Amino acid sequence: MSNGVNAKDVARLAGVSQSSVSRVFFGGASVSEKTRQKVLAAAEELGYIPNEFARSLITNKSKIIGLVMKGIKNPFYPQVLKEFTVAFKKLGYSILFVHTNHDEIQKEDVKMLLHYNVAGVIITDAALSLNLSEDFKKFKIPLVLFNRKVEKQEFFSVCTNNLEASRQIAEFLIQKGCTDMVYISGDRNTSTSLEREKGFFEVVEKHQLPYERYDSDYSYQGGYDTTRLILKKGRIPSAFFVANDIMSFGVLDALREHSIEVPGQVKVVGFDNIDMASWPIYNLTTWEQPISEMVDETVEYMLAEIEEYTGATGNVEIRGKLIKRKTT
Amino acid sequence: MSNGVNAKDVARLAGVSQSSVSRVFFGGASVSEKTRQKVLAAAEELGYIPNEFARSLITNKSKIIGLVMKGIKNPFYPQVLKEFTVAFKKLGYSILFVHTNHDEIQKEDVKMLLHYNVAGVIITDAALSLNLSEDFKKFKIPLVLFNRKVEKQEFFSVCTNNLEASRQIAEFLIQKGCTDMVYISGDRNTSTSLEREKGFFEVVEKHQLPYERYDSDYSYQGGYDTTRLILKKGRIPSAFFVANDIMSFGVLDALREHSIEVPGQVKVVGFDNIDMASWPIYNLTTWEQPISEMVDETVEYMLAEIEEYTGATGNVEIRGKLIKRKTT
DNA sequence: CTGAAAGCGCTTACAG
DNA sequence: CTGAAAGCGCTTACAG
Repeated sequence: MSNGVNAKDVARLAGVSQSSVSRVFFGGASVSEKTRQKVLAAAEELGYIPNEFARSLITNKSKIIGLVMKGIKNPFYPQVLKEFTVAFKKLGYSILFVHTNHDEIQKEDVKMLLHYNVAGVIITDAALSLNLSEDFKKFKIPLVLFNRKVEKQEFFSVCTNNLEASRQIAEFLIQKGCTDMVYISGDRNTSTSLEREKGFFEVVEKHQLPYERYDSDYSYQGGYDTTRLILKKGRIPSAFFVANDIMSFGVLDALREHSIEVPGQVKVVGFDNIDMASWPIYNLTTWEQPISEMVDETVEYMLAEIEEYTGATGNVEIRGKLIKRKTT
Repeated sequence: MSNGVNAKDVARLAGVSQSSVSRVFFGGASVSEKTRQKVLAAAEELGYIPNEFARSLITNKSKIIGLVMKGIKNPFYPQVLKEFTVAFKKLGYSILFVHTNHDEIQKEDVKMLLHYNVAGVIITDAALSLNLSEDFKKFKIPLVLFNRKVEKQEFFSVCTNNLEASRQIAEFLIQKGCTDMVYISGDRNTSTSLEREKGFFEVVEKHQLPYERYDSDYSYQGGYDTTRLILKKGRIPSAFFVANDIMSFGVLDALREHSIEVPGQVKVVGFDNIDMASWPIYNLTTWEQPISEMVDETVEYMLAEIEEYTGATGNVEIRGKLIKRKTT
């Protein structure tokens, strides 16, 4: 008896058929104004709420979007979660949240999503195997990689223009007089870190300047430890380009501990422009990822694919911009 | 046709009835080992996935927990979200994530949850009206307020021992020689902020020491602005007790900007013990909220109520502990 | 242990 | 525009 009252009850009270009740609530069907009023009044009186399960069962479409997320500790992602939730809610969709510990999501991570016959799936901060993606293709479930992409364009992905961004960051630092630069990478099996590295070094090489790469992991601790390691060697580069903001904070804190002046002795540029980047203590120069636009683009694709599945792939890039603050 | 293959297909291939297929997958029923094997083999071959909607429709129970969250910008909450997701997943439950902008959640926030006939609802960082809670009661949906409670115990709530915590914090600061203290509150319509205030001042008063309260909003900016305001008055208290960590960082940054030494001139104590509290730049003394235990307690209640609804109310408090770091 | 059948609450051709 | 009926994919008494 679901939550007590069903369409039949409403129909009885309104003196119409169950079909009419359904037509009023499902929309798109023709109902006389008189019937509509009777039904709505009866529904109001009884506190009728259509059962979404029954609806999904018969339409074979759910109004649930699966959102798979790994890096919840990076404030960038909660923000993304929030924006997706708000955007989809307006469209009548709910978010089924899945947390994964895996860089490449596993069958077990998405099993539930298939059980619920989700309308679409968004994966952030993680990749997935072609193998697993077959399941989605088979069931015609649209899929978007958010802030990740895959070499061969087997998926639809939405990112910021990482390559161009890191090129601009390099140009900017060089113009500021930096000659000796370090890139601190995120997880090197993520497309975002690799692209940022590529664009950055491309320009640095073009200018025939020395550079070095240190591998880290997108975490505060990673940025902090890596910087201490570098300083231990007695080496102070003229600039750090760091693969995300949260690592940059670790870098800045390590520099502060060694009383190295920023931006006097070293300049630091991050990536993401999370809220904390504007905190006075950090005041970090960084690349703004336009989350809202990236979300909008994702939602638009999703909706189109839900409407009519094509399985279209491709990498969409949304232009971000350099936010200049006090670390450069 | 859901995701292509249903129980009937499996039954046909396995040479058994659909009922048997159901018995194998739903569990709790007696099936011969031979039948089970035949069914599992057929299911494997066809890639059968039971349709959760049909299941929920007939059992009138969903395996979905609604999680309503407001303060996603405070890193405490993403952590809570993650732990709930992991804990419930182990039990076969999925998380339907709802974001609200309201201090007191609204009908529209939870409408979807009723549509999906959720097995239970957890509300974090927000309150709800008695009015709205009637809906949950009516549908016998168990409800937990997480990290919030309501005066008259109309709900089941899980918190840390805020009152005792803030008393201990006061004792600790007094013992450290602080004589003139300030409490920076969070939103004053939240039980957590009020309890922390109450316990703290209770002890301070007992010692007949002067104190002052400044109202803020649980945000970094709030802590920062409030502290600047206080300093502008030319006043430097001997300690700040701040209603949460993220505000404490604002406090510390404002103090740093004014070159006020911590803990030399002023001591600062936060609340939550989020990851950032241990960052070397902050190294904040704070009260650890035992998230995992709070989550476990919530899950346990939920499960019991799902099993057999009683609508039991009450406030459960989980002991946290003082984490002493460099700001005291 | 197993199968045939009813039924969960809906949507949607089909007639009228 | 409207109603009667079929059916979505399951679970679960009911018989055997």
